[in-house]
Amino acid sequence: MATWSSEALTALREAGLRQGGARRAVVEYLSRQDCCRSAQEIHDGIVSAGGAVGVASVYRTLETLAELRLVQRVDVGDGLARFEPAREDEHHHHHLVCDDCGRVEPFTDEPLEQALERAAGRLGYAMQHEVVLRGTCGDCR
Amino acid sequence: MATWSSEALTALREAGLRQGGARRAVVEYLSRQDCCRSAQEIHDGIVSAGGAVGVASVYRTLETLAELRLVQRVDVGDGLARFEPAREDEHHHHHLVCDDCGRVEPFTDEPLEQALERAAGRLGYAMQHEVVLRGTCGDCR
DNA sequence: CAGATTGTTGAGAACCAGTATCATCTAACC
DNA sequence: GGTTAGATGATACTGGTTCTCAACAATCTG
Repeated sequence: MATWSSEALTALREAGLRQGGARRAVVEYLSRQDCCRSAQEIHDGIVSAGGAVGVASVYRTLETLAELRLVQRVDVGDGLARFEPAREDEHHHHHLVCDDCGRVEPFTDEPLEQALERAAGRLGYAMQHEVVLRGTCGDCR
Repeated sequence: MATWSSEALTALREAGLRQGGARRAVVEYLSRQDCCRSAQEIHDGIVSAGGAVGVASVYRTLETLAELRLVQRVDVGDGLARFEPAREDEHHHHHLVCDDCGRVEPFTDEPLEQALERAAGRLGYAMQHEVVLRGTCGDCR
């Protein structure tokens, strides 16, 4: 079983795309994250690690990866676009957002997942889905 | 059983807020919608119907209404904030987003709703939730 | 391996949804 | 009707995201 990063790089090649420094850097950075990151965080993370990528390339790469279904776009309503690797099954999760501090954390719930599968099937619609639960996190309570 | 608009206006008054032209126009416009609308759409809708509201007032009113839990903010990941009346039970729904044309349409699914309730309870977390399913809509297929 | 080709990259400008400012207006209270 | 604090709207501003374009480099070819 290949890692997500090698899988992503292979998929890029198969799509007829080249592997420039920016794409490699973004894929490598994302593969080390366990939950979603904003484009700025990704950019800063790469730069502060000694990399040299432009913001534009980060956005372009994320868009490309999203089109290939290699990353999942996550929107929690704070005006930032976040992205995370679209891994198979075991890493699949959804998000809790704290209305007070804005913190985003992942959660999983198997029954919910099954209900989603069935709903999507019934509607003949979705391959990707996103669930956002809002409330007050432990720290803020 | 009161309509959503009169309910919303009452809630505004009870919160010690006045009912200016802008607030009334936004509430009235929203009450006639069956699914979410962006702030721009709301503004344009009111203006093209002969109303005279500033964009700033639309945003301010939406924020106020959201704080009072009278409107639900919906984020489908296209960089626009959408809003819809937060009605009780029967009108509660989630959203399907077409990856091709970007169209947003509502759907309901009772089993999914129950799974959400249980998941939220287990996590001790959420009062509000939002589900977005992505795929290709009938027209684009 | 050098050279050609063409997709990729990065800096900076442009764009645009959303927010802040502030002078004017008006809803609510007397 | 007069007063006053909250509401409104035109406009300037902010910051995330996208566009532009010249320089660059991944891949292919000979």
